[in-house]
Amino acid sequence: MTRKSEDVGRSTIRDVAARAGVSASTVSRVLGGVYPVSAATRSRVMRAVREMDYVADARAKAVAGVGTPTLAFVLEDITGPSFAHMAYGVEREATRLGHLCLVCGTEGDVRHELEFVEMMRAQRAAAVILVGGAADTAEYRERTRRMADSLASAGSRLVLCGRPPLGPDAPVTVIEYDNEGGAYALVAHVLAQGHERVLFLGGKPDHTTAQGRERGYLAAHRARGLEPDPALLRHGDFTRDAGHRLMREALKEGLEFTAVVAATDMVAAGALTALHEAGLDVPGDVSLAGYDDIPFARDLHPALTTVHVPYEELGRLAVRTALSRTAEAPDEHLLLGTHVVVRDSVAAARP
Amino acid sequence: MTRKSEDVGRSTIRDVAARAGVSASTVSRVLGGVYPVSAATRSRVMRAVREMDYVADARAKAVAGVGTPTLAFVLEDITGPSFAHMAYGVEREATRLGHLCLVCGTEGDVRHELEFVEMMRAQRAAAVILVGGAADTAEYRERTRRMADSLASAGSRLVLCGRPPLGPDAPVTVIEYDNEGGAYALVAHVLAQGHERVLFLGGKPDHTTAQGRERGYLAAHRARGLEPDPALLRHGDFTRDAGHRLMREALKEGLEFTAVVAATDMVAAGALTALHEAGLDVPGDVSLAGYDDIPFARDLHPALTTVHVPYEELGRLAVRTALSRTAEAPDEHLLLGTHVVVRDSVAAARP
DNA sequence: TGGTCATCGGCAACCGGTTCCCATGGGCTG
DNA sequence: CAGCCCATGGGAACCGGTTGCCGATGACCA
Repeated sequence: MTRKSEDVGRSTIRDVAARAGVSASTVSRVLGGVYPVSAATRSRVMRAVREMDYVADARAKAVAGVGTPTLAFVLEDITGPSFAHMAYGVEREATRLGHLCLVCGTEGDVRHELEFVEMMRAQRAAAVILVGGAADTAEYRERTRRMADSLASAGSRLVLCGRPPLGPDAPVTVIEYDNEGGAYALVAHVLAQGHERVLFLGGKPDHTTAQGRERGYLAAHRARGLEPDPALLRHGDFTRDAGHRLMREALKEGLEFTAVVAATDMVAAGALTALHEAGLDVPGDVSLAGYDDIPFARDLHPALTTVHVPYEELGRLAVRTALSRTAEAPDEHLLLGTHVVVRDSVAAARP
Repeated sequence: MTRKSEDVGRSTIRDVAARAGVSASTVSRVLGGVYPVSAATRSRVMRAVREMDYVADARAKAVAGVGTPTLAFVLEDITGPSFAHMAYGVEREATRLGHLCLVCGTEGDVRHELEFVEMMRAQRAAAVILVGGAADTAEYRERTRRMADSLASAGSRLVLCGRPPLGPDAPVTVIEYDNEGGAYALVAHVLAQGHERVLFLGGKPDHTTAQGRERGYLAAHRARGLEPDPALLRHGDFTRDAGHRLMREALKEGLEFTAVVAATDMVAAGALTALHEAGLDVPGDVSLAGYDDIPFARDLHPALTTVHVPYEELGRLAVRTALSRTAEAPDEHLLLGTHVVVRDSVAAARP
């Protein structure tokens, strides 16, 4: 009744040893599997283990140096389709490589991010993966740099996934995808259809993801000798609601354009609804394109022309490169390619 | 050079103590915060901590009984919008209550699920939340029952979230949402528009989620004195592709119907695209309704009439009830309500 | 029958923390 | 000035495991 081990049912290796009539070391060795133990002893121990439904405490094993490694994953909001796919890739690859996977949503709050990274340092996580663009300020670089150093000094590794890279000598693994190139190809496709006034919609203006896509937008124009009207760049954030609101405002103001390139498919979805609400036909009256190729892009009406980003692969690569990195190997910096997916939402401009 | 603590930079509390010229206990107490320590000693210790960038090993703390509690979250695929929202709720609430949040995707494989639960038992997770419907077989009940017992004996708790409940005396917390009631209300709404042949589309036939929704479909018919044609029930799974395929097949076979109720919004999205491809107008020719109210439902064209399920709240409740449960409190079983969201995809049947 | 050796299992140290218990010393009071 | 008390910090046991090292036991062979 008062026996400690009976209280919660949580039994220790010594309880098992007592029941099997052996020492704790023997139990450990039976469970470990490699050390030679006689068949009789082994079966006595296994019986006790089964009867008590014993499982060794993973934290204690970790302290002793034989724990399950852990990997952490930080993002703003797991609800966004593209981030969810990255999360999927990360989680799959982590468990494939025998790692546990911790998640944290920051809601965009830098303090949460710092706190969580500190916790992961304490947890001795093998790697911490930071996901999603950010404003590339001096403060960002310094802060992130500090995280990288402190993680490195605790033996774990910082991975930036779709996030602005730091200076050349920071102990960081960076995996990016080509925002500028994708946007360039997409906008070139739109311009090739004869559109001349193309609205660029959404995305936080200081966010590197949006900036890269915007650069591609501008570069594609300039490659055709066009200089886009600054009034055609409209910033907000990456949500469906921002797309909806921005598009309504643009229509209300009577802004002239024949095509819209949205910063993300989510933004495009909101914009599409706003266009429909205004009685406009897509792509008859206005062409529309997105970015990310989220699964739903196919089911919008018309099916959305967009840029495919290999989000799942991005996540998988992030964990693979982070974990395979040896102490001597150089810090990696990968840039994944993207490609345009042509569907039905972009048509030739009317003469 | 050969000093152990210099090797990786991972410094222990004794290293800090040595540098500060105090004992390990004192460092522990300074960091702990409550025990009285003189200002001079404290600042010496804090300095050493800062200089070495020391963080106490969380696993060791856990072994000593003062660790950060952990909570685990198991789902089939984090990519689905509704599960992603639940995951969001779980993660938010977990970190709000100071818990770490472990994630595992099973890809529907029961063995992965079992393995992961075993790991969580070893990790001494405070709770393990199993998400998503399942086939309610005897094998399911026995297997889940065993998980519940073994988790309980290790001091943690099993939570079933949108999953078939077990017998009355299993040590389990169950949080469900009302599939039957929601489907009843939705189908009643469709029938009230004058539709008589309503196609029910998608959902694994032995899956309790689909079954509940199907029961609602049938009950709503019977409440109006109708007995639906069995040919109007078409099973598949919960994906967009299933919706697309099933709808195409139904159209190709020339099946007669004037409205479609899909098992989920994802299925509805696929079905909608198939209807559009067939040149049919929604809701002019065919009415369509979904289930789940995922964010994208608004941006389909026409905007999808559907049933709102409070997924995020479901996740939050799951962790809250699981963690607040005391040893004496009875096992809880919550059933959350749902409500129909009327948008534009259901119209009156043509006479 | 006795010696040698491989096999097997226990003791104790260790992983990195926390905390109980006690010794010391300084300040305050009588 | 002596005595008492309390603030402070150290030593050691403990959390629940693993593992190096060594001794005992039994088998096998000469």
